[in-house]
Amino acid sequence: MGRGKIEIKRIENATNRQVTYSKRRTGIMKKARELTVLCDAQVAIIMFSSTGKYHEFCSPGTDIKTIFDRYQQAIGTSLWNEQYENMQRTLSHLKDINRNLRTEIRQRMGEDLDSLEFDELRGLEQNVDAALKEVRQRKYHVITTQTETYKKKVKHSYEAYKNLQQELGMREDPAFGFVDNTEAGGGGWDAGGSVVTSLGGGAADSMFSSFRVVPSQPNLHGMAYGSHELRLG
Amino acid sequence: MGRGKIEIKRIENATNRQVTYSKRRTGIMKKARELTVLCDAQVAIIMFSSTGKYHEFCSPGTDIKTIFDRYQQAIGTSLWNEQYENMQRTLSHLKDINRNLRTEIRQRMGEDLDSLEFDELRGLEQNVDAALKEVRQRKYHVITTQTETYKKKVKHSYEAYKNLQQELGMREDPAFGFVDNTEAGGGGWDAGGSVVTSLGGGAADSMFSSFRVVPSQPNLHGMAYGSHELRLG
DNA sequence: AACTATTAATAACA
DNA sequence: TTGTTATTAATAGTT
Repeated sequence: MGRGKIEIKRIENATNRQVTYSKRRTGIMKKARELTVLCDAQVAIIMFSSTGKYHEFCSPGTDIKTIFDRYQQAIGTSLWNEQYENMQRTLSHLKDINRNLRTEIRQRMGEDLDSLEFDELRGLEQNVDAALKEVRQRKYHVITTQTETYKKKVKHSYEAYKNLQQELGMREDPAFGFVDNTEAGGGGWDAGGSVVTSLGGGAADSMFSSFRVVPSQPNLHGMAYGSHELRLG
Repeated sequence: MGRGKIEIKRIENATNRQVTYSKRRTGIMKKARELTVLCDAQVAIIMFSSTGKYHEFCSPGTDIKTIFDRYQQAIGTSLWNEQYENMQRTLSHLKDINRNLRTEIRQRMGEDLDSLEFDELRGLEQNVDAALKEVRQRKYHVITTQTETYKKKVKHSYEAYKNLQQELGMREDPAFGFVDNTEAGGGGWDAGGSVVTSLGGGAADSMFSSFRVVPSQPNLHGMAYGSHELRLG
């Protein structure tokens, strides 16, 4: 349908090929549009030229995704099944792992022990026992560190106070109107220091008694020590 | 291009519409094939007639999925983004949960405690302490139960032995050639029973000393008590 | 991009 | 359905 019949084979001249692509593409799009209207059909076309440019056609009133979903339904299998199923597998694998992790946690909390064999139970006991020692050690370490910090603060405060007092005494300037309420060498500050120091020893358990006391019920999810969000969506 | 010009609008006669659909569809497919060959292009077409029948065309040397993947890449966004991203979200959510569960387990094992506040640490200690008590209690319960079972077995065995012995004595049949190696009323069996009984008391810890001893290193993943597969795929 | 001689597609009909 | 054909539509080569 032109000035001469042509053989249907690749057009070697690149320019010619490009022109023909453009013209025939327009023709196909028009045909597709006509088919859509005349026959009440749904058509989706995707085209890539040899230069990589893409063009699409889609019947009005729908979209590529809809047509392809329908297509996949028609042929009875998702084209992206493989990827999709891979994800599904990964997902259920993760869920399995999560379930196992939760089981381990529950067993570490002393729940659901019925399913454990005796040697497993024994291993768990040893492990929890060791963990408890670690936690206690860490707790005492934190207490010690905090105590040291407080002691230093107290010491610095006291020295600052002493320096000020001394400076005041050296100036001997009554214009300051300073009321001397120190009884004996800054004893008040010292007393504060000694309180903290005493706590560094064995009374650590009650040091933070004003903190919220965590009930030792074995459900850790959402308990005070753990800030993790453990809910499954 | 027929016996008369037609207006491009829906063909009301269903038969006519079906015929036209069939003919024009063939035409488009042919055009698409020609475009593919002439211009070295890639074309994918999906069509649904008004009666629901589907037809497709795809350039040889490729397939619908490939063309659509390329198309999605070209427009820069996945058409199935919503589903895909939903799964991605679920996936990363699960991974988050997983990470948190692992963190909790590690902390319950006495690891990674640096990030815990003091009150969290205190809660953890209480919790692990309570768990340890639960585990110990369960362990002793298992030991007791097993001991009871053994005792019963021993008792039954002994009674069976006694019955056999008695039966043998009553028959007074030397044809059996039975060698009497019982010193005093089945004392051997009784001794065995008393050993087990003694273990029911306080020596429980050493009862299973021949079992594999689980090293109390704090990495539970793959340790003896837990048979969970915790690796992440 | 237009033009147009020619081929190709197809609407109506059989 | 499928085939035929008069007619319109598409387009190859040219300007």
